[in-house]
Amino acid sequence: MPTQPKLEDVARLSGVSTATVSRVFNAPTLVREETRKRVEAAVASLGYTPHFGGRALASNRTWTVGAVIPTMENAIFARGLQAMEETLAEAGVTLLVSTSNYDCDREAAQIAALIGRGVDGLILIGESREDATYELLERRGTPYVLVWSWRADSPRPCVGFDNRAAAAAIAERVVELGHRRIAMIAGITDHNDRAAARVDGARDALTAHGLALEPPYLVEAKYSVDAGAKAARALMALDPRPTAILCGNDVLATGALMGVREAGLSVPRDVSVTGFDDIELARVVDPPLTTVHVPHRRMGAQAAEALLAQCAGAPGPVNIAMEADIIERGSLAPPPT
Amino acid sequence: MPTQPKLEDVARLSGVSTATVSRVFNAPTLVREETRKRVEAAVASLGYTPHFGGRALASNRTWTVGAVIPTMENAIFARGLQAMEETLAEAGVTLLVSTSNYDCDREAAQIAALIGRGVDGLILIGESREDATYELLERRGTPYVLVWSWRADSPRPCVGFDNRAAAAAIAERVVELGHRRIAMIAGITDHNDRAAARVDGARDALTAHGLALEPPYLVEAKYSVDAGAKAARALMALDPRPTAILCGNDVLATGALMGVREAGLSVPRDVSVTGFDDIELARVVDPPLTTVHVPHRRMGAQAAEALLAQCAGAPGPVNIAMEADIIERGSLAPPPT
DNA sequence: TTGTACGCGTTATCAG
DNA sequence: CTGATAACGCGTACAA
Repeated sequence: MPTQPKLEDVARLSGVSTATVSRVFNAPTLVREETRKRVEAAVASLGYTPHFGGRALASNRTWTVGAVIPTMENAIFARGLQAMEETLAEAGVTLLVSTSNYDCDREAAQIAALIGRGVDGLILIGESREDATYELLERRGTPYVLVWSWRADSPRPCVGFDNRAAAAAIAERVVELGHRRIAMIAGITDHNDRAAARVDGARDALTAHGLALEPPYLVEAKYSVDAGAKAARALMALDPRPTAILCGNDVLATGALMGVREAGLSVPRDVSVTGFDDIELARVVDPPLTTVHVPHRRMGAQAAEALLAQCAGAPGPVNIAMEADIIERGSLAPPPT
Repeated sequence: MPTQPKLEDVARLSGVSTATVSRVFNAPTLVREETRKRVEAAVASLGYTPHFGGRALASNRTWTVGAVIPTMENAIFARGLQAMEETLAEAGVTLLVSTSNYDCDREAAQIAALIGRGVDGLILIGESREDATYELLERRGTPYVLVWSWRADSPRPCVGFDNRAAAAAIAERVVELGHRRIAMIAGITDHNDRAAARVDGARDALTAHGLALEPPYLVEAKYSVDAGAKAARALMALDPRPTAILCGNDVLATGALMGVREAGLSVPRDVSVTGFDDIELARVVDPPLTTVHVPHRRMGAQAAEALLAQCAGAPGPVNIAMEADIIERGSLAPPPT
C-alpha cells in the first residue's frame, strides 16, 4: 500500500521548498515559469493531489458549499442544482447536496451537519424555517442564499421568483377562459412558503373576480403523483364539480390528470388542469400541461454566483427576481358549455 | 464576528484535557460518566462542533464517500441515490454526488476530484471506464463499488442486476405476443455497458427466434425524451414499419410514445412500446409503459452497505445480484392483425 | 522569486 | 480513566 505523496515529496523531487510548491497551486503567478514547470512535472510524476484536510486546516476554507433541497426524487430541483454545480465548479468549488424530504427539523439538522463540515456557504430552498436556524448562520457568519422564492422586501439574500404573482397569473388565465368553479390541489403549505404563496396567489386572482377558494375545493396534498390523483378523484366527486383544477406543481397536476381519467372524465373536455414549474414531465403527459415556466437553470446559476460573491466578501444585499411565464398547452381549455 | 470554539476551549471550560474531550466524541465508553457529562455540558454551552479539516488531517478519514452518476436530470438514479444517502447517513457518513453527463472523461475528472477531497470510498455507475481510472483507485487503495450493472464473473466489486438477461426477457415477451418486426431505440452504447448489455440481451432473444435486430431498425439515441421521439418518428417512416419498439430506458420510451403519436399512429393498437427502469414516468404516461422494474432503493442501500464494509476493511469480493422483473402495462399488446 | 518556520484543530500514542 | 505531547499536510507571514 503506497502512501500518498505529500507536498514535501514534491518539493524534494523538484528541488524547491514546500512553500514554492504550495504557491504553484495557490498563486502560480508568483513563481518563475521555469520553476513552475519543474514543480508541475514532479506533481505529475508523483500523481500528487493536495490533501483536503490539511488544506482546509491551514486555509480555513473548504472550497465546498452545501445545498439542502427537499428531494431529488422528482425533477423539480434537479435542473437548478445541476446549473449551480456547474457554476460553482468553474470557481473550483464543490457542491455538497443533502435532502430534507420537506421535513423542517431534518433540514435544520442537515444545515448543522453541513456547517460542521465547514462549508464556505449554503444554498437553501425557500425562506420559511425556524429563526434559530438563521441565528446559527449569522452567528457562524456562514454566507447563504435562499433560492426558489423571492419577495421584493425579503430581509434575506434571495434569488427566485414571485410564486404568488405567478400563481395569480395562471389562475387569472383560467378565469379569463370562462371557468367559475375552480379548485386547487396545493402542496402542503405548512413550513413551505412556496406552496403557501401559490395558494395565496390563486386566491388573489379568484377573489378579484368574486370567486372563492376554500375547502373542499381547496385541498393540500404531498407532492406526489398518487396524492395528486387521490385529491383529484375526491374533487371529481363533489357537487357541483369544478371545471378546472389548479395544481401546486407539475407532479400534482400529473396525478390530477390520472385522477380525472380514473373518474371517467376527460381533460380538458370535462375538466381543465394546470401545473406549476414546467419540468419535463409537463410536456410528456397527455394532454401536456399548461403550467408556469420557471427558469430553473438560470436561477440556479444566479444563486451560485450570488453565493460565490458573498463568500468572496461582496457587500450589499442580494435580491434577484426571475421571470416566471405561463406556458399554454393542451390541459387547459374553456369550460364545458 | 465570534470565532468558533475549539477543542481546547471545551477542555478549558470543563477542566479536562483536549484528549479527553476528543474521546468523548470518538470513544465515549473510555470516559467516566461524570466527566463525560461535564464535557457534554461544555460542548452544548459553547455550541462547539468539531472542525472537519482538523479531524480529517489527524484521523486521515473524511467520513465522506463520493458517487459519480451520469445525470440528475431524470429520475433514473435519484431513488437509488437517496437510498444510498440514507444508509450512509446512519453510519455517520456523508455522500458527495457529482455528475458526469454520460461523459467518460468528465467522469474520470470527477473521480480524481473526489479522491483529491479524500473521500473514504466511491460509488460508480456501471463498469466500463478506462483502465487508468481503475489503476488510480487501486493505487490509492480507495474502496469502491460499481452499481447498476452486474455480471457473475465481474472482477470488480459490483451490486446490480443482469441488464442483458432483463432485456432478453422483455424482448422475449414481445416476441411471445406475436410481434415479428421489432425495432429498438437504444441508449448510446459507447462507453456505457448497461446500454450495450440491453442491446445484446434484446438481440439474444430475437435471434433465438430467427429475428434480426439491425439498423435501421436498431438506432441509438441520447437518453432524452426528444431524442426518443425523433428516433420513433424515423422508425414509423420505415417500410415495413415495426410493430414493436423496445427502448433502452423509460425516458426514451416516453419519447417513443410521443413520436408514434406524432406520426399519427396509436400505442399499442398500431405499435407497441416497452421501456426499461420503471421510474415513476413509466406509470404516468399514456398508455403506461410495460417496462423492466429495477429495485433502485434496495440496490442503492446494498451498494452503500457493501461500500461501508469495504471501507471498514472487510475482505472478500463483493458481487451482489438484484432481481429485475417485467412489469406489464398498457403500452404492450399483440401486433395488429 | 524563493525559503524558513510556525500554526491551523484534531487524533493517537504513551505514560501515569 | 486521564493528561501531555507529537504528529497529521498545508498555507503564509516574514526574511532573504
